[in-house]
Amino acid sequence: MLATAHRLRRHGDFTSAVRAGQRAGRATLVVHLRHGEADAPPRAGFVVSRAVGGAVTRNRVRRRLRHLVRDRIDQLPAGSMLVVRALPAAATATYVQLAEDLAAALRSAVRKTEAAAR
RNA sequence: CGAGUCGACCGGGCGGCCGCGUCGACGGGGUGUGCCCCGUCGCCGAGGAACGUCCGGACUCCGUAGGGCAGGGUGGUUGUUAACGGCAACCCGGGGCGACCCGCGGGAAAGUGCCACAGAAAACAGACCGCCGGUCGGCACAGCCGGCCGGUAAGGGUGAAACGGUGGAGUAAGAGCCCACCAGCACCCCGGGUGACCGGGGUGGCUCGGUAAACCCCACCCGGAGCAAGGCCAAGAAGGGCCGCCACUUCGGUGGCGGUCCGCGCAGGCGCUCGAGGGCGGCCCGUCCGAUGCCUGCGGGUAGGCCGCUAGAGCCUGUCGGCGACGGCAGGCCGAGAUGGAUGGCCGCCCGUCGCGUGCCGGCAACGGCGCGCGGCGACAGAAUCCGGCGUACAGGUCGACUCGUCCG
RNA sequence: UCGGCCGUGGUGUAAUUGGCAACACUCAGGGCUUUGGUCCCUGCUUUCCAGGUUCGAGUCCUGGCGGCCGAG
Repeated sequence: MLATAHRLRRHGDFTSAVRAGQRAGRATLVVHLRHGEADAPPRAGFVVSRAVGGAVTRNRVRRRLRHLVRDRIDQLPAGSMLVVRALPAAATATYVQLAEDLAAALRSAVRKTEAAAR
């Protein structure tokens, strides 16, 4: 589990991040990134639906994503809200594939967010 | 050695780097003195099915749970258990040479319904083709054919199923009409068993279809809801939450209208023991609650945290009782409690197994054994209040008991 | 946690108390037509699966599998 300060914990946080944030997709996942208060720490949450697989598969996907996000959480702008949504392809993807997709999607989302802020 | 039956169990191991959760200790910081945050260390941290949610309970609330009807469930017997639709042993029926396996296994002489097609007839009696007797008529007259009346149910064919079976006696033809044996039914007696039931004997009518996973009858059981149960605290007298529609929008939202929800407020009405109203899953009886109440209308909240929350019908070992399920006693152990949801991520080695290549050994050969290298695969599946079962999914493996067949001693 | 509904040709639906699995559209093949359309003929089913009751099961019973919906 991520530290409480780095987690999205309310349903409203998820919906606002997904609706208002910049979206960037890859084969295995989609990320939503939204700017927030500058003095708050960056926060992240995960969405892994039943379409991905059974409980065991969903747990594995979420744990891998969590470990990947943990290494990158400090590189995110302060106060940003991140939601990582797993797609069905994530069930069969390797750890390396997931890492590449997440890094690429995050780069794209950050670029869009900075462009929108200007 | 081969084929098979039953039961019990395991369900990857070791290590490295980086992480997470509960609890405890220590240190630091904050504070409303309840506690909270950060760091370090330590203990523990998914399953045999955690699954499906098919039963049964614990627990909590509602508040009485009384009777009848209705409804639902169970269905051999005796046990076992907190309880069960589970389990054990036994009985009965069926299958297997056998170890053993399978069975929603009460009642069809309480009643009702149904049994398509075929067939004369499908449930209680009857008679289509037949067989036999009488009578009438016809003819080519020891006889044959047809009509009518009567007797009969042996033979025929249909069907899943046809009113006991075989043989004899008997008759005009026949028939449990009678006889012998057999099958089966009811009742009685004796013996065994707690019982389901089993064994033996006798009597009787002579024979009785199936279906209750059709209605139904009988016996027994069932109050309702479920941890989002439920409890405590905080916030809140504010135009709030949710849903739908419309308008505007920088697409994030904002505004309007309507509906709905609610410990509250306002107004009106009813009522305060001659009682409004309500509860008892549905109906009736009956019974209980009830005045800080109830009904209607208008205005109109909250939904955040903590507890419940993990020590229990608990697990292991030994021993005693019991065929067994299980129970008694003694000793020891503590084994997850998350809340957008921890129990992990990456890598290496080993192990098992399969494939390919290769070396050695055996063999004429197919091939087998041992070793090395590379590669693939290693299942089903993730706690959400807890427990006892059932059902279902599952790579591979271990142990024990037993049966049958073959060979050797 | 609790409750409800459904599963039949490729698709959408029928099938009285248990008794011949039916209809429409689509698709494939053939015929008709110069070609296409129309029309005609033929074909396409383990009634989700496995057991059971029954002479006989899409229907009744039991257990699974899959899908959909609802409540707090």
